[in-house]
Amino acid sequence: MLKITRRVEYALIAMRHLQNEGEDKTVSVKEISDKYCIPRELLAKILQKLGKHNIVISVRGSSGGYKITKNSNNIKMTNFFEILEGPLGLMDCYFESNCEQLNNCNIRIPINRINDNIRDMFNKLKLSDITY
Amino acid sequence: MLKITRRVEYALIAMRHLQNEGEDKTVSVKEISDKYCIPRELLAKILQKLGKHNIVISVRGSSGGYKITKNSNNIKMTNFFEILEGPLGLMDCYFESNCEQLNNCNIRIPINRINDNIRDMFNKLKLSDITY
DNA sequence: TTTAAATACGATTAAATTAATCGTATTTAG
DNA sequence: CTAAATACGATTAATTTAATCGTATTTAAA
Repeated sequence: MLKITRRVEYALIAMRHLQNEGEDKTVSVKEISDKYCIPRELLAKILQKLGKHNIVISVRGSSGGYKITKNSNNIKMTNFFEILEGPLGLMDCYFESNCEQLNNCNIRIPINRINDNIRDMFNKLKLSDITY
Repeated sequence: MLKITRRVEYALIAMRHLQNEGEDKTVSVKEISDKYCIPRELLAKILQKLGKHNIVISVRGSSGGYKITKNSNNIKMTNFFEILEGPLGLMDCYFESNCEQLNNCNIRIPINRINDNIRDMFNKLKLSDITY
């Protein structure tokens, strides 16, 4: 329960690797996926998504790859998670309210409170707390 | 991401209901499952498990059901979650270490730190924070 | 200018997890 | 007795997550 997904796990591994390699080094997906035994295509997709959100810079063509951006380490973990997985919360009913039971659900408010706690916690955490 | 399961959701709904009914009132699974549109058999299983851990008292036979125990509200949310879902953590590798990649996993330590944060948070939360 | 090695990305398939149901036994108040 | 509960293992269904495939595009370098 409360597990992070492989997507997030792979993303964090890759980010830490890129971080270690430094801002200027371009690293290919192959290199990372080989080193950590991560399925190549999956990791590729993840980095593509991170690229779209400027967490990472993509370099196309031969000898291309990815490198970390200057301030990517400053991103809040909440944002990082949500880029990859969508809204972060214990239950879905806060985002899409097509739940039929909403009216007689008796735990909505307290769960919401816990939710806020979790978000607060991840708002305080930066990507650098994991990549350094 | 970081969603609670239906099992936990149903359990919380039931616990809150039992709480509202008071210590002495025996409530049947049927009553709860009807009221909140929860699959009966599923809820039954959940309450059975909670019963085994003395979070709830089961009364068998006709006019049987469940009632809440005196100190069940004092239970830590960590324990409550773990009764229903097993170890609470962002990754499995802290519980069963048959992960082949353990050696070259570069995020184990930082993830572990976050994990501790989450556990701390849920250790501070009591069941009563949800059922009242 | 051709080739090889990358990224880009939609579509599909596979695997794993979670949710729900079924069947049968047991208990107990009335 | 009987009806209405819980107990619980086994199975099936549904959903979610993970992985793969195919094809297009980009670009450095031979």
